[in-house]
Amino acid sequence: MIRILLADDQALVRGALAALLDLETDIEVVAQVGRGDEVLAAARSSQAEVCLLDIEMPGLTGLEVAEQLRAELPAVRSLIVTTFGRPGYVRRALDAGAAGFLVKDTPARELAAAVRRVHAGLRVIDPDLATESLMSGPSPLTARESEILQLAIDGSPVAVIAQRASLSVGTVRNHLSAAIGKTGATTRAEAAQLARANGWI
Amino acid sequence: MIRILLADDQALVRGALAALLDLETDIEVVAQVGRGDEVLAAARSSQAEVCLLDIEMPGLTGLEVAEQLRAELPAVRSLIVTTFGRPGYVRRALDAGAAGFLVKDTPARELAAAVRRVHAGLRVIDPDLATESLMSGPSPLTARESEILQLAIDGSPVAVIAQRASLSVGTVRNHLSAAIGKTGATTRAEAAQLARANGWI
DNA sequence: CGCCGGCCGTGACAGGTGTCATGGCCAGGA
DNA sequence: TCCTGGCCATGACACCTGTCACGGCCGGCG
Repeated sequence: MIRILLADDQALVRGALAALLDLETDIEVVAQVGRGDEVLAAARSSQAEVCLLDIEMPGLTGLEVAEQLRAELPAVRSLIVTTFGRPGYVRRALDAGAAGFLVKDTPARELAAAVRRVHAGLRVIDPDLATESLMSGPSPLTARESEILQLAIDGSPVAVIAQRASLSVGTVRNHLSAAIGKTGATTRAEAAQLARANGWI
Repeated sequence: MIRILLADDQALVRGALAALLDLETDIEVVAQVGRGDEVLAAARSSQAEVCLLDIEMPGLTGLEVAEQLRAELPAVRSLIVTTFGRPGYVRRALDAGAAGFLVKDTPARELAAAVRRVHAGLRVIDPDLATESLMSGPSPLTARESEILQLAIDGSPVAVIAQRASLSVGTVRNHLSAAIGKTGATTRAEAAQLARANGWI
C-alpha cells in the first residue's frame, strides 16, 4: 500500500484527485492539505511515502516544500503536479530534490502509474517538458535581475519598484535594461512574461 | 440518473472530477471535453442534462459556451466551475444563462449537491461571491475601453495595441486614459489588473 | 597581485506614455 | 428638433522609460 499526501490549494481539485487515486487498490490517500507550509507536519504525522505537490500554493511553493522534505524527511518522495509546464520549473524541481514532474494536462489514468514509479524510486518527468527544459537552458539572468523583474511583472512604475527594492531608480532601470537585453525583449513587460514563461522567476 | 458533461482543459483535473462524480450513484458522467468549442456537439450527442464548465478553455470560454447552450439546447443546464472567483464573472455567467457558479475552492463533497440542485432547476451561487458581486457593481467601462484594456494586459506598447485594434495611437491613449480614470488606477497596467480582478474584461 | 564580473549609482538623450483641450461623426432620448 | 454620450482623431505638454557611457565597490580566480 502506497501512502500518499495531496497538497493543492483548490479544495475541489484536491478532493477530486483523492477520489481518483482511491480507485486504485494499492494507493491510499493518508493526508490532504491546502497550504505549502502545512505539508511537512502533515507528512510527518501521516507517515506519507509520496507527496503530490502543486507549485502555486499559499505559504510555501511546491518547489520550496520539496526542498524542505528532502532536508527533513529524506525517505519521502516528492511528485510535482502543476498547471504550468514552464521549462525552468523542471530544472528547479529536480534541483529541489523532487522525484517527478507532471503537468495537469496529463491523462488521468497515467497519474497512478506515475505515483507507483516514484514510489519505486524512479524518476518521472513529462517527456515534452524534459526536452523543452534542456532546450531552453538555465536562466541567463543574475539573481538581482530576476528579483527586479519579479517586482516588475505587475507593471508598477520604476519608482515603485525602486522603493520596494530599496534601490535608486537609475539602478532599477539598468537592471531592467539588462534583463530586457538578455531575454531578447523590447519592453520590461515582455521581458517579465518571457522570464515567467520559462520559469526563470 | 443525472447525465453530466465535463469541460475543463486540464485532463488530470477533468479525469479526477469524473472519478469524484462517479462515486455518486445518481450521477453519470456521459462526456468529457477539453475545449470550449467541442462542448455543444458533445452535449448534443451525449444527451447531457448538466454541463460542468470551466471558464478558461481554448476555443471558447465557459461563459460563451453557456450562452451557446442556452440558445441551442435550452433544456441543458450550465454550471460554471472555475479557478478565479471574480465578481464580474458571476454577473456575466448569469447573464449568459448559467444556472450555477462555483469556485474550485469549494469543498469536494459539495459538488454533487450543487449538481443535483442545478439539475432540479435551482440556482447555485457561491455565497461569498454573490455578495461580492453585488458590492462591486457592473463594469464602469464602455465596450471599447474594455476591448483596448484587454489588449493592454500583456504590457504591449500603445503602438502595438493601436495596430491590433486598427486605431490611431491617440485614440488608444484616450481610451486607456479613460479606463485608468474610471478604475481609479494610475497606470494602464494597474487598470488592466483591476479590471481583470473584477471580471470586467 | 591584477583581472573579471556582478552590483550600485549618476547623468544625458531619444522615444514612449498619460493628460488635456478640441473637434467631428453618429445613434438614441427628451 | 436639440442634446447627450460613446467613438474616433489630432495636437501639445509634462513626465516616465529604455539605452548608453561612465565610475566606484567588492568577491573570486588565475
